[in-house]
Amino acid sequence: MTNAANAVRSNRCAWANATGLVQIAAGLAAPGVVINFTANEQIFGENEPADFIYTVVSGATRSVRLLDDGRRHIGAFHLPGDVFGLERGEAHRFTAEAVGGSRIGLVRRTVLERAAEQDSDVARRLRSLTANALEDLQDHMLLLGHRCASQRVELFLMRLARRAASATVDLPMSRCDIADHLGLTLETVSRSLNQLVRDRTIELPSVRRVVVRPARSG
Amino acid sequence: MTNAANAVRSNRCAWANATGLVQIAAGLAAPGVVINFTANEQIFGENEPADFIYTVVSGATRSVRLLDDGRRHIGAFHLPGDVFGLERGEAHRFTAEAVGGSRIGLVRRTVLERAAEQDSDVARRLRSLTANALEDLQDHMLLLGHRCASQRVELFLMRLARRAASATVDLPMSRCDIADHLGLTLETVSRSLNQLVRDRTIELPSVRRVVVRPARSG
DNA sequence: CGAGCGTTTGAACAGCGTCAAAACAAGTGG
DNA sequence: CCACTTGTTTTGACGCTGTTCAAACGCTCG
Repeated sequence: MTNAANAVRSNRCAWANATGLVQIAAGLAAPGVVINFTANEQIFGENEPADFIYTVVSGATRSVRLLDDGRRHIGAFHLPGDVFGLERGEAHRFTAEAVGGSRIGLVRRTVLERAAEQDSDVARRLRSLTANALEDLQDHMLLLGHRCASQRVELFLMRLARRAASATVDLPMSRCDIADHLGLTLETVSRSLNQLVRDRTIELPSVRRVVVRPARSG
Repeated sequence: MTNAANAVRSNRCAWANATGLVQIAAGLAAPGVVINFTANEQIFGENEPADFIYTVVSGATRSVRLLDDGRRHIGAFHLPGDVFGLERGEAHRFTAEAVGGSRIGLVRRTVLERAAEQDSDVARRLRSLTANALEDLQDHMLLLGHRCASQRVELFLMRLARRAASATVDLPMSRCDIADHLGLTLETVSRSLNQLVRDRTIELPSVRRVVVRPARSG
């Protein structure tokens, strides 16, 4: 795949900026490959063999599950630097799709596992990675179980803002994506967003751009 | 603590039956200590230093978070063989309490970490433990985000039944505990349970005992 | 027996989902 | 440049599910 090889060569700085898997892979001889995905393109499917570990170089991805009744559940979004597709068993438990156009890095799972076996530092980073994911899920669980619609949306935006280290956030995902992640409908997400604007908790300069107001104290 | 020492001596078979941490600890020189807790007694508190790893020998525990508005969130229940209190950082992110009277095993965190550093097999088991927890949380997230009340209760009971490898389950926890775990109110849990009885999905021989009907096919 | 706790049940209410339509943005072709 | 298409977002009206508040019931233990 010449495309992927070109992507690697032309994108050194993205590799350097990314965290997590990239840093782990950087300690290995095999730095992996970068592939371009277009919007909504599938990266891997549920139940497919989990031979690779993935990292977001640029863009964003979503981990999706289709429910029996046709509804869609988004377990998580992955932003640049995030690692995904790290499974315990042999198969993926989610479908992964690109939210918008995205560059995704790949590392062979066996390579990573062998490295973890030999280098306790790689092993520790790997553990830290899953422990991090665990804590994120715990927080998200609390949100889903015990927060009303507008709080879910607000907390979601605040998490994105903290992640971006900026009050201004460009949303890569649609209202529908957000809804399926927060356990709401897209209509409720839209209403909640505009409610937050009325409350002066956020600003909405354009449909996909949000400015999170600093927690007002006074 | 003579109590704990007695507990260890008088309870060898519980140790042998338990999985996870116990098996990990069994490979070490220090098998840890077992302590008895009474119903609703606190095992450790949120934000307290996480110096120990815990395992349920008998009974059950819950991982609790108190919300700012006074409501309570139960992140997980832990049954015999389960490991809990395994944190990434220095402090616990949940309060842990005994649901009923429980025997809890302790292992020093530093001991476990040193063992993982040296023995890649212990490290792998540790990774498998957190990966397992991760998958459980992913399933629970789907439940909280995309299931109605009666489905949440039904799935919760089915998980318990599978765990017990028996259609009959003795619930260690109250309706309120279940509610705070499923993101419902205790009234809704009660109504859902009786709805499931009317649907002949479960039987309720006594308040704390449930018989899960096998998935009816026909 | 009565006290206290957990559970069940009922009735009124509110928040969110559903359905439907309008507003809006972005791209296409005339 | 405008008309048209397509997909996303917003807005409105209504109904249902789950919450809230309240009371009754059933345990267990003193």
